[in-house]
Amino acid sequence: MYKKDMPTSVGKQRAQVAEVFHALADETRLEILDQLKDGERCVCELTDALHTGQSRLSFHLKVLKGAGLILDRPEGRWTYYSINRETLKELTDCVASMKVVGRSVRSSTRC
Amino acid sequence: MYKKDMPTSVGKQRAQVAEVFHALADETRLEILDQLKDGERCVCELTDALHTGQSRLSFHLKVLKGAGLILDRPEGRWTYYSINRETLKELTDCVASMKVVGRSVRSSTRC
DNA sequence: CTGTTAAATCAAGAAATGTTGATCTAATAA
DNA sequence: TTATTAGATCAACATTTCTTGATTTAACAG
Repeated sequence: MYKKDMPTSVGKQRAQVAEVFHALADETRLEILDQLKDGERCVCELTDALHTGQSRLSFHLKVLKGAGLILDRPEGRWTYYSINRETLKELTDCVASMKVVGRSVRSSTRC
Repeated sequence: MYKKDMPTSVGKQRAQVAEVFHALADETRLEILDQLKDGERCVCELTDALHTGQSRLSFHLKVLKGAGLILDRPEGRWTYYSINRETLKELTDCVASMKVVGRSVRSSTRC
């Protein structure tokens, strides 16, 4: 049965969506994703490319990973990061669902 | 002529993109957008729907407007807010452009 | 005019985020 | 074993963002 409003699950969903958007709301993290566009990269390659400290980068990678936007593949001493296509697909659907349904009809009568 | 890296313009673009994502990185603001999906709403309608204070809502509306995600239409004593389809379209393109180009090929040789 | 109302703005405090350098851990090389 | 190195984590501090209640502005209504 369909429910008009299910606070918990809807809330959880919204929190997750907000987490993904938050991960994208930072120039450094957008640059990281840009670097990962043409294949996986290890942290040292990214520090070189972004001209930044290892600790700082590690922090941002953690945020992106927490949001599910990137995947890590540890290999010996190194860790390779890559874009998580699945989350990006979900994000596309999410943005699509934000689009106005009707024609911005003034349905309000309250004011 | 195409330039590999144009720090200023690319940086500006990235800052704007980050601003839009930041505006979306909040549950309250996502809920506002959800309310606006089926047409424009004035602030008092939104305060009722979200069960929150006027000042708080005004703050979030300003963030959304600053990012270009919503438009306002003042009419007498009231202000009607609506979704800005254009920014949403740009956002779709932006997310699409994040997608991996190749097949996540391991092109790195540095590590 | 005076009173009321919608909504923006402000100021102060609280909470969340980001930065930096230091430390820790695990893998590897000598 | 000891020394290195990649990368995660921690602690302290700085910065940003959010919340709250009070104030302000402008549009009406009486």
